Amino acid sequence: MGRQNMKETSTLLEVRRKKLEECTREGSNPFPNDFTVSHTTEQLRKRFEQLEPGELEQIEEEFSLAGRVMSLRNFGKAAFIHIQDRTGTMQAYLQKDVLGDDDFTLAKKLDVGDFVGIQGRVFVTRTQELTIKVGQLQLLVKSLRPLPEKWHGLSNIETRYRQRYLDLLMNPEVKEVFYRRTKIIHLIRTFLQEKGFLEVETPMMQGIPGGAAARPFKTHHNTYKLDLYLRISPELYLKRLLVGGFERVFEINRNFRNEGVSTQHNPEFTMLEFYQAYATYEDFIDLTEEMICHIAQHVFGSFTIPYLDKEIDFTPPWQRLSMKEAIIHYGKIEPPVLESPELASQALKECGFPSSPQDSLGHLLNELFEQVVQHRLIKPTFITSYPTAVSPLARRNDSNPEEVDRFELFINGQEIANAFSELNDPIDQRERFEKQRASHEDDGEVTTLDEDFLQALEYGMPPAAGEGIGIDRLVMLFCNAASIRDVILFPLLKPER
RNA sequence: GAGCCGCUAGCUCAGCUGGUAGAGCAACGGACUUUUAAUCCGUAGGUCGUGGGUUCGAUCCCCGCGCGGCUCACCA
Repeated sequence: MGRQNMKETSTLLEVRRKKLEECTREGSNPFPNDFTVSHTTEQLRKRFEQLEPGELEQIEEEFSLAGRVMSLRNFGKAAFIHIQDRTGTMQAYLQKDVLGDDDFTLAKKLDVGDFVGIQGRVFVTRTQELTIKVGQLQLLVKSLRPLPEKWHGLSNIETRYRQRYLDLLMNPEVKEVFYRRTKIIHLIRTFLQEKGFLEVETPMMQGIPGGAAARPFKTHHNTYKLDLYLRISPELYLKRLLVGGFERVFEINRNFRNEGVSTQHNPEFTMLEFYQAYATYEDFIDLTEEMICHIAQHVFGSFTIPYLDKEIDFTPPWQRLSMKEAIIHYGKIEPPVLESPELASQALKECGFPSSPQDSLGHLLNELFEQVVQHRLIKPTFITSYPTAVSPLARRNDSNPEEVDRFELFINGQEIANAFSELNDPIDQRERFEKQRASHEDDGEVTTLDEDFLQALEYGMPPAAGEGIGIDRLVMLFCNAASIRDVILFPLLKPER
C-alpha cells in the first residue's frame, strides 16, 4: 500500500528535508558529482580477505569507495556503517580523531539510505571484519525517504513489484535473479553466434500482426495516420530475412500479447526466435537440447536443477514422444480413440472437459494432450507430430499431411520451446491463412492476410527450420522462480488509484 | 472474467466471541571511540485500503468498490 503524503509520513520526510536544508545552509552541496571511485567493495574483499591483520597493517594505500549507507551504528565519538555498491557491502569505521571535526559532524548526521564517498586505509576489526578506516568522508546524496527495515527488509509483494528499486536494494537474492537472467541471455547469444547465426532486429510495430494467434495491442502513428499493432511475434519478418539470403538469423526481443495475466504470462515478454536454412525440426531438437544443457552447465555446473518443491533432471538425451504416443502413454487412452473425432471428443468429456465432435480431430488431439499430458511432463520432453490443424505455419509431414514436422519442448509442465520445419510453399501457406481467417471470423475477429509476406514466399524461401523459446519461462526454471513477475524487472500492474 | 485469501505506524507484524489500537525495527532527544539485529534512558508517530449498512458502539459483522496474491478461465 503506497499511499504517499500521509500526515505521519510527512514528519519522517520533514526530518530528512531539514537535514538537507541544514547541509545546504552550511555551504556544502548535498548532491555533488565530483567524487572519484578507485575500487569496488568486491575488489577490496578479493584482495585483502586472505591477509592476516598484521599484513593489513602494512598496507598504506588509500582507497576510495562510494555506496549507499545500509546500516549505521553510532557511538559517542565513533560510528560503524556498511556501504553497499553494485558488488556488495563493506564496513567503514568513522572515528572522530581520524576524520577531524568537520567530517565527523557530517558523519553524525548520516542516515541509512544516504550515499557517501569514503577514502581511507583497510584494517580488520576485533571481530575479524575487513573495514575501511575513513580519513575523508563526503556526502554524495542525501536520501529523503527512509528505507524499509533492515532486519525483515521489504516483503510485501505488491510493493516489491511497484517499487522494484527498493526490492533490489533490500533483497540481494532478487538482484541475483536479474544478474542470472542477463547471464542466460548472454549464453544464448554467444551460443547462437558461434554457430553462425546473425542477431537482427525486426519491427515491434506492425501493420498486420502475424506469426501467432493472440490479440494484439493497438497503437497509432500520427504523421502517417496509420493504425499499427505491437507485434505478437517476429516470425513473418524473420522468414522474410531467409528469403533475403540471411540463412541463419535470431532475435531476442519483446513480444506483446493482449491477453490475461498469470504466473506464466506477462503482457510483454521476451522471446528468442531463430531460423536456419537447410535445417529441419529434427536438427533443432538436437540444437535445443545442446543449448539448454549448455546453459545448465554454465549456470549450475550440473544437470540436476532444483525447482520449487522438486528437482528437474536435464541429463541428455531428453525423452522424445509423438503427441499421440504421449496421449496413449500418459492418458491411458486406446490408440483407436486418436483416429476418430467422436471417440476423441468422448474421451475429453470423460476427463471432464467440454468438447464437440464438430471440432477437427487435430484440435481435439491437441486439447487432449494439453488436458491429460502436458502437466505431467516434468523432465524435459520433446513432443513431435503435431496436427496440421493447430500449426498454420509449419511444414506438412511428407508421409502424413495431417501432421506437421514440429515439436514443442516441455519442462515442468510448461511449454518452453515451439519449433518446426517451416512451411515455404506459398500456395499451401495462402490456403492455411485463409482457413485460419475463416475460423477467426467465426469468433467475430477480422484478420488481414499478410500479402507482402506471401509475396516474399513466392520469390522463394529456402527450406528451413524455425524455433521460438520463451526466455522468461526459461529464466524462471533456472532461477527457481514461481512467477514470471519474479524474473521481469517491472511487471505490468494496474495503477494504484 | 470467476472463486478463495490479503490490505493495521515508514518497514515487519500482533490485535480473542464487536467496547474507536500494540510490539520490534526505523524516527526524534540524551549517554557511549572496535560495533555488526550494538546497548542503555526518554519521546513521538494511526481516518485500521475505500464507500455504505447493521449496532448505543465497528479494525472486527454485512454489502459495494479499489489494489494485490493464488487457483481457474482466456491465451494454437
